[in-house]
Amino acid sequence: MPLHRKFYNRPTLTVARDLLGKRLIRQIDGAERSGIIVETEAYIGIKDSACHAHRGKTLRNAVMFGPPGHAYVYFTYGLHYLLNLVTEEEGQPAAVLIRAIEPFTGLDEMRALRRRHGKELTNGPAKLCQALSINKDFNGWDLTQGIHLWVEDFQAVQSKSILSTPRIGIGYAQKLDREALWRFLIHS
DNA sequence: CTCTCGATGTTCT
DNA sequence: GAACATCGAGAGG
Repeated sequence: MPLHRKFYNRPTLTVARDLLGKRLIRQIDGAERSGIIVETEAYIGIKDSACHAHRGKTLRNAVMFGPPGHAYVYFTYGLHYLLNLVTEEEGQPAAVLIRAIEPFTGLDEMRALRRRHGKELTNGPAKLCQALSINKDFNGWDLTQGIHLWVEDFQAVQSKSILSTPRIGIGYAQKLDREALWRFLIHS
């Protein structure tokens, strides 16, 4: 069962923490590839200078302004797709970036697509998109339908085992936003 | 292992 | 024209 829209319609930091331990699933022609979410980052609204919504609504970031429970997928560095899950009520632009998953099913297909193995399959935001064949066609995709791409409950993660740090790759943001502890990982 | 650097195309100034 | 929520190859230790 896919997570309900109510799961996403909450404060982004709460959703980012709660997504740890959930299972991200990609189904294509009956074949399933999935992984357990182990690293996330929160991007919260127009006041967050690291968030794409900081400079207002554009064609690229419009999905973040829409209802929660949809995918915000964008293309960057001329090479890579990144997957975000839209949070908070419609009109509040915010999302959680999925930075890493632990491969769970469909490993053979992931290895073939990535031309890598082991940790290198899905330990980065662009790597997991490649392993799960997520591209810009999924921008705006409704994750609550339970088809093609969705998230399911899997295992509870104790707050004790969650580590938080500053976000990665946002050197362009203001100091306060650069230092915010809005990256969450499962402490191995 | 660490560090540096180039790739590549869309978006925004 | 610059910047970019990254990755992987290659060089060096």
